[in-house]
Amino acid sequence: MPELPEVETVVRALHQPLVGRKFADLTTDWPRHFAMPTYEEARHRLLGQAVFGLGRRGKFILMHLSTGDTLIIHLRMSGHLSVVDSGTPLHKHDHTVFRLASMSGANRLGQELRFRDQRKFGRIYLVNDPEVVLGSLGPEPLDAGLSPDLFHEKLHARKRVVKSLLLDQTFLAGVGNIYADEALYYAGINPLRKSNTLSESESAALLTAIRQVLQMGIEREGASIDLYVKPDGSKGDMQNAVAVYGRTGYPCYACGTPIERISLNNRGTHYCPVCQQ
DNA sequence: ACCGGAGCCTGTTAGC
DNA sequence: TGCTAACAGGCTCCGG
Repeated sequence: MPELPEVETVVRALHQPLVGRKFADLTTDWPRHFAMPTYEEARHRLLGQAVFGLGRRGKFILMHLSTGDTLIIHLRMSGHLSVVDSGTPLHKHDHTVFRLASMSGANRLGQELRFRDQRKFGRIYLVNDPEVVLGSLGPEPLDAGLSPDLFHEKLHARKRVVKSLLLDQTFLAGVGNIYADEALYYAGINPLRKSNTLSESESAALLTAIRQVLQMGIEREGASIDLYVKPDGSKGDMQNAVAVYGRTGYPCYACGTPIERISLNNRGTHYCPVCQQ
């Protein structure tokens, strides 16, 4: 499931094939991909606009357009983006297709950006003010502006189960189920702890661990655990470096105790009952 | 403020 | 073997 490192990997991969390109058409067989505005409005508004930059905020992919609009895509559970030649056979779950204008010269004729989405949870926004979509997001975990002191304060301002907080995008943007479990493991913190009970050193350790696992995820180009693959179709490598996620019953690498799995917020939560207190 | 549950989806897997 | 039911999970909305 795409989280910050997976989304970052996608953004980096799409930069080269998309920047400088202009949208020539937009088609969909799943109009509900379009959260804001409707598909019809988005199509009219998008045609002719060029991409001049790509970015990421939390798990959202941002495409900065020539008119000042921003095309925003959220992959949710199963979204996949790739730029391919128009002749490439459509995949069963390619639901929304952005045709790119042909460019003079080179082999950049007849390409399109395809949004594949098996579970149809993905969402597309086309807005002038990105804050309408991104305004409620918490800070970027890799932003140096988020200091250990500030993070500790934020944790103590709430009295929630710490893992639930990490998954709350209004608290911190970009962490999902896999990286939350991994970070709590490396910080030695039980996922059920209340956020306001963490000591200063535990908060600092948690922030450090979050940054380390996200950085590792980016370096390894994402975790191909469920449906995620890179835009070119190849797998990431982070699934080979997880310590607890999906390792239910297998020994903890530190102490040998079997990793436990519990359900929290209807989501699998993996942890070492000995190392994480 | 916080929590739990339903709903959105479909492919996979467990169970009979 | 062939069927159905349960399950997974990011996010939003609703009720308590």
